[in-house]
Amino acid sequence: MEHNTAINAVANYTMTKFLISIIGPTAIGKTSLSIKLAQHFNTEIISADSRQFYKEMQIGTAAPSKEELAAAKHHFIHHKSIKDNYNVGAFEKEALQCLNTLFKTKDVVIIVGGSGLYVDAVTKGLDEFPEVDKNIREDLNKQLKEHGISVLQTQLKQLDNHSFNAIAIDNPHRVIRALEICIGSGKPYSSFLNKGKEKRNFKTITVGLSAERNVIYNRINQRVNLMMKQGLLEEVKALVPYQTLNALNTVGYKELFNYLNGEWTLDFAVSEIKKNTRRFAKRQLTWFKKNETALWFDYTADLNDIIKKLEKKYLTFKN
RNA sequence: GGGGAGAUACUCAAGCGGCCAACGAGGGCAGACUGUAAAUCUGCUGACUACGUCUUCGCAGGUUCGAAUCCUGCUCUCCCCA
Repeated sequence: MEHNTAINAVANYTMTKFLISIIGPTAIGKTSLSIKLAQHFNTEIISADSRQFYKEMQIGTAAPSKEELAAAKHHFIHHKSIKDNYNVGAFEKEALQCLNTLFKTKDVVIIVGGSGLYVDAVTKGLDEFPEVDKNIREDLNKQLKEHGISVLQTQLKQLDNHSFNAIAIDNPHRVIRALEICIGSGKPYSSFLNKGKEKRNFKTITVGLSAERNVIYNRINQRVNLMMKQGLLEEVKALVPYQTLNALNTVGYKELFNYLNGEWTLDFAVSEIKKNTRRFAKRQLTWFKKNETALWFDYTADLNDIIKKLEKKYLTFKN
């Protein structure tokens, strides 16, 4: 309710507002660029990183340092606990509210994030789905564990044949999500799709940062080594009691839990972190590559060059 | 010096006369993804002028209509006895 009033307020603005979205694979330098741009445009940063939300996860998520946080105002960094129930839908609403507030005094705001879905949620919007009882998912997970995915597929075929044909039917998360909506709402999951997303009252300019694959991978390997030096193991140790929480099903954490549980050696766990981070970066690239309007830059690109191109794009939008 | 075991694609590892370009796993690559998203899932992985062709299973010969699979020699690795 409160966010509706905020949205209405912003709808009255006459000046076009711009959201600069910075995307790219992990460890490429998004945080650093976002801060420089925030300083240049005298504005603030919205983080769209699905793991930097959590205050208990600092080293392993490569969240901005105290110095970086002081260099530019950040939102959605460490604002939640791993014990909270948080998801893209909630993030979309909060981020939109935050943007509306910021746009009252700023013409430009920056969003930076490695989580493609979360970025898209803010820039493009998601359809509205009803909240459903958590127990439904728990029950579906139990069924999956006990009987396999086929029973879930059968249910989905009955409750929502359209989704049964449309979604990745081998993917348990997808099937369970569709099912929980069907069961929880009494209506097919597909009936909530494409109902007309909430219109954005700002334009998005996307800046992509990338590099050759081996450069990205080297940076990842170095970053993991650095995290270990910074005390990632201690951070993870403190989280052992919470290791089953979803937020901790995260690269850098799950591997060290395996070490701490005595299943892996430390060396192996660290090399698995590197491997899984590389794979994560590849998935990010696959997602971000679909963005056809992004302005792509090499990670070594000159800041002034980036700003120049941004402003050029900005002008084409304005006119 | 004598005896035994083994050499298979990037790695590990099946296959032991045709159904083998060769099971499986790892790794790699590519992709999907509207509330678990750093999650989850899928495909490809000898070469190519690709629903076909060509070259592969240590090397060189041989047997056979047909060999990664059988025989001979060679090279290398490992184990045991001297």
